[in-house]
Amino acid sequence: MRTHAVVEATQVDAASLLRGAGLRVTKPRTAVIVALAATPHASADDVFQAIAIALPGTSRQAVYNVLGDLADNGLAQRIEPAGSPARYELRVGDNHHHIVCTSCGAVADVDCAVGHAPCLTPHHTAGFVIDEAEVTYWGTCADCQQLARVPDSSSHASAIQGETP
Amino acid sequence: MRTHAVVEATQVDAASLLRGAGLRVTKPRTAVIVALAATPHASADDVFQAIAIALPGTSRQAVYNVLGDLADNGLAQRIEPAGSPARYELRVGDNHHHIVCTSCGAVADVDCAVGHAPCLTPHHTAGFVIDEAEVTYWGTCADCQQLARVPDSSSHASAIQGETP
DNA sequence: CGCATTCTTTTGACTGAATCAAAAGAAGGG
DNA sequence: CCCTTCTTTTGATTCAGTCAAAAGAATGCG
Ligand SMILES: [Mn+2]
Ligand SMILES: [Mn+2]
Ligand SMILES: [Zn+2]
Ligand SMILES: [Zn+2]
Repeated sequence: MRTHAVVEATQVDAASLLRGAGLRVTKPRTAVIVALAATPHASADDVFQAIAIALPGTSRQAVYNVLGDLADNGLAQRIEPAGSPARYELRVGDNHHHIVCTSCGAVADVDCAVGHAPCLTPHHTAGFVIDEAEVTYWGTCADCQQLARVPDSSSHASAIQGETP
Repeated sequence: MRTHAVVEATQVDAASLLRGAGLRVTKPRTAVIVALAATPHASADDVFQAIAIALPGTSRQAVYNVLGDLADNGLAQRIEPAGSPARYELRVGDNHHHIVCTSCGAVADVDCAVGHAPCLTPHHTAGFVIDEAEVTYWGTCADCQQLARVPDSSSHASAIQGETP
């Protein structure tokens, strides 16, 4: 993997994503997209911290604005697992679902169990017209299973990433 | 329906529910249980307001305490739909799901699509051990469909209840 | 019943996450 | 290069909930 090429490609991609959605290309927006590409399911604060390195001085409010704009324009998706601040990802439009670790909050992707949105149809809709079915699985991530086995030490570092190998 | 009998039965029931869980029987707890029985999917604030009538002077903190205690002891379930404060209900242990109106926030119950928890099994669990599958349907409630048809007036009264007929 | 222990509730301060609004700054079209 | 419009910054503010100490009530027991 040519890391440099990957990063550069990502930035180019960010610009065209933004333009494609009719949004101006700005440094905070590019930086947020790059950060989300590197770390799916990041919270606003995670993004803020990631960006502090690449683009110091960026305000927290700018991160909220950008994330909101991305979500409003279909460039990012927001998920809000119970007990966690909102998290964002660039993977949109494929109706995938999430597993959340009840122990450390780690989030991983789960491909849709059935097919396409809404991927589940309840029998009784109580008069509602359904647009979407959101599935959240709750469980224990591999790291926390490990920690439970070795009844040891302090809380481990936060695991925001998806795709636990 | 003998309203008086129903209410009384509910209060009696509240006391035995509490005792059964090893919790002391107090007025705030009884009142919260009665309120939840009358209004499933109520928020802490909804409960606070409902109780203000039956038991004036009850603190907001007491409502939070009671709801937390009920949830911790399996007497109530907490759901946290995105964009809404937590909601509570006495219907526990049957792994049912929810439809939330994206327009007004109304919540209704949906029986589990498959059977018992976890009612859905993803193919790839990314190393997680799954305890539970939570399904949230998003859509438009009957009232809001109606309002959309008649492109009229102001926002309608809040609909907290489940079971839109 | 009356008392002691333990659990609850009240009060009031405080936090995290997010939003609002006004002023300053940058992007992009001409 | 400049003007308009959109973004970002700054700082205040809200909402939902938590924390902690002191006061009050429920249960168990003599
Ligand atoms: Mn995802
Ligand atoms: Mn329910
Ligand atoms: Zn974990
Ligand atoms: Zn509605």
